[in-house]
Amino acid sequence: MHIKIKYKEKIMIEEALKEIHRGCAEIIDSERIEKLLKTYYEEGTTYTVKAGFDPTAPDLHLGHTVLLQKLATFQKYGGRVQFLIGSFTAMIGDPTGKSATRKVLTQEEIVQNINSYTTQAFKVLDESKTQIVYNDEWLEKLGAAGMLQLASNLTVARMLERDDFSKRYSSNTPIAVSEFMYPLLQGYDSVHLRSDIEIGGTDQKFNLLMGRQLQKAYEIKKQQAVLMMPILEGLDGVQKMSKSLGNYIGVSDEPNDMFGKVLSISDDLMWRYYELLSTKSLETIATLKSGVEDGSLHPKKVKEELALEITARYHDEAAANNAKAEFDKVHSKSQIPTDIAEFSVDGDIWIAKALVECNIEPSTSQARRDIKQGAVKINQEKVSDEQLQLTAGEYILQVGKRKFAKIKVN
RNA sequence: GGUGAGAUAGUCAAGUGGCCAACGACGGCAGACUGUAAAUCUGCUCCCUAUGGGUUCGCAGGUUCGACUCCUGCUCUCACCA
Repeated sequence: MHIKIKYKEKIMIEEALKEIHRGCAEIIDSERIEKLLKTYYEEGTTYTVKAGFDPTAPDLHLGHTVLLQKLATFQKYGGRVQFLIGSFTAMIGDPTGKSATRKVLTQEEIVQNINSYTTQAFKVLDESKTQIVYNDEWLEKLGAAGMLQLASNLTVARMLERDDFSKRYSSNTPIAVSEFMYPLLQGYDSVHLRSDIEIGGTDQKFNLLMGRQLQKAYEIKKQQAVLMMPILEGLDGVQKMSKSLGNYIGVSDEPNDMFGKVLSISDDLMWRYYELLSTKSLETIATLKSGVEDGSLHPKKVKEELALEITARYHDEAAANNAKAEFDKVHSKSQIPTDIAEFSVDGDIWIAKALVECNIEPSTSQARRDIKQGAVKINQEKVSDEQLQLTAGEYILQVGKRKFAKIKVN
């Protein structure tokens, strides 16, 4: 009997480790993680997993959820998440990956961002196993003396080893001294929270390791394990997913958009998304991949499945299926979408003006060019006359494949 | 503080008195081919009912028939020196 339980534990730990390792870029001190899992399964003791979020932008996208999903995995295997909001550090601005000093946020902006942040995060995380913490709570109290003590743990030389700093330094891009403090403060968070594990993107490596170093320096008798996730590429497949680059899928995107965006990624990128975003097992994914390779599975089908999964996660099953049906209707059968924005105007209107009026063209100049190129359709019929006047009636206007509007001319 | 270099469309980057709404590259949009994939080919990419007009090349003035190009001042960025 006793042996049987032992055996079961072992299986569980193995399974957990496998899930935890999935998609990871690098793990430092994975022995520690294994030990934590072992104590959890043997004694039921939970452990803490810290992840920091910089409330600089109010919207989460799938790039962020890579991290969140990993946190959720830990929650499944005994982890308690410390969802750290960098309310204090946001005032400095994380220098990571930035070629210039970052803009500092106001208190108001931060508070606003935090609210929308957490509601979105709980679409992935288990709320009952998550503790939201704000680092101004303890960093505020640190004071000048504490700050100096903290700073004594780091040499300038070591700081400059950091890739982004050294690049900026050698290219004479300014580095604010306060930016040097950022990794220290982030590391101090780990001291204060006594985190067992911290996870973050690969670009956070330096900061994450700082946590380990400081935990040692402050003698809290443990050093956090560090798990790094790769940075998710955006829709273009090259640059990292980010709002400012416009290549993102937002957690709060409408189902139709979300579905369509996933389907627009390249086949190569699809596997990346599968690995980092899907909850399908790695075996299943491997099967899909070989199916595509030997031609027994159509890549579009496989992509659709991914799109359904993701859309259903942030909305629900029904919405996802609707999105798919809608997509097929518009693109495969080239029919008109169900929901189109409606506009109405009084009196006859020139086609180019009408397109601008409906917000599907930015200017009449652009509208004319598109008409010339045959990109504009009225009621599914290509428009060839750029002087066309719309007289009373209802029309479905279309530009390219994606932009639709309904206009009513009175 | 001193000296020098620079600021051109979404980004990079040509243009150094008229041929400039401004070469080129990237990005973006559209068309063909497709699976709203990739690759490829083609066109477009400041605004205006347009074979024309208007507003643009850091900002403000000036010289000139004419300025992105020359002059003056200002703002900002970078480099070297201190």
